[in-house]
Amino acid sequence: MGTAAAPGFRVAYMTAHPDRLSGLSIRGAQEEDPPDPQLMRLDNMLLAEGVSGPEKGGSAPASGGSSDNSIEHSDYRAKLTQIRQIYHTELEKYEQACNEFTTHVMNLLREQSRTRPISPKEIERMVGIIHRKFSSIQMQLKQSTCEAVMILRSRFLDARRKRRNFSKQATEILNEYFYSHLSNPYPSEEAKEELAKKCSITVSQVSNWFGNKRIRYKKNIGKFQEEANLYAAKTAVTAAHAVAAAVQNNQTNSPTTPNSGSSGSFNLPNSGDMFMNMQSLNGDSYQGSQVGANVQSQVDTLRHVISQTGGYSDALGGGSLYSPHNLNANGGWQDATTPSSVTSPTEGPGSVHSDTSN
DNA sequence: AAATATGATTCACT
DNA sequence: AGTGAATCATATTT
Repeated sequence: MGTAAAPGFRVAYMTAHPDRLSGLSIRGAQEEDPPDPQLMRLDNMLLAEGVSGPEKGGSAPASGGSSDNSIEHSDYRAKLTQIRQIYHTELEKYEQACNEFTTHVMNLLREQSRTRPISPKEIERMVGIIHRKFSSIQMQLKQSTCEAVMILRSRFLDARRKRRNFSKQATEILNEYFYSHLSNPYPSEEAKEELAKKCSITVSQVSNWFGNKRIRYKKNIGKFQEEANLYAAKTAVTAAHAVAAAVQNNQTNSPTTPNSGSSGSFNLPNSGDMFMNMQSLNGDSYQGSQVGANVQSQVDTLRHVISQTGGYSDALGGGSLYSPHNLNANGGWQDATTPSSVTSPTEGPGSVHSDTSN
């Protein structure tokens, strides 16, 4: 019973409270049906996993869909059938033994009944005891089977165990988005879908990627500098293009954004440094009402490049490390509640009070 | 083989 | 629900 269960899988099925209720009336139960929720759960699980269900039918047991796991799934099912075989044979064995033992005891009692009177109640009681014993054994069997199935599941169904790196292309796309939205790298649901589509991965994978990226980027920005510069430079050209276009004809037509061809729809709820970016770029009042979001997405990369050229070439702030973006020391992006504003050393005198009039 | 990178999961928090 | 942090388990690099 060692069952050093595979890590990362918690057995929620058996919380080990065998039986504390003593007032059980066993007479009705002729096979095995004490109203024990524990056993019910085990049974349910075994059924759900296709262990105790019908013989290996054609179709997969449950979870409609999920047809993509093909090769590895067969391996999984092979082991599952193995478990099921063991389970069934054991179960049968127990049942048989139970019956044999019961008849044996009955015979003994009958034999004794010649010498002394034995009430039928007594017989019934004996049978009940025997059945209880054996059903507890069955329960153990079911429990260990459940464990085996769980281990098997964790072995095969845990996606961590068959991790594959995304394609180079996919990471390109994701990184492009990340570094061009560095001031607010939280893609909306739609954006996630878009990215997922482009990268041919799922939306949750996109979410995972951004979650990992965010925290790892924040963890040590230094390691990601190169990458950031790379992607910033990569998109700088197009960004400059777009921004220039937007500034030039700030009245007619829409800024043809290269990426995200269709509807832009990256809504930026509150980008605190947006105004500053705008100002530093445009110099004067520019109301990016309609182009706001699109331009903003580019501004990040532009700013990165700008701050880089500014900070790198002549060590503006003394320290070579420039804090690339508004990651305030305390937390980071997430809705900087602290009104301490953006403390970016690279940008000289802050005091940016853009025209508050909308 | 050790170190690092990376995708996924879990848990707590909000 | 969505996220940050810690962690796991595998891939890749060194």
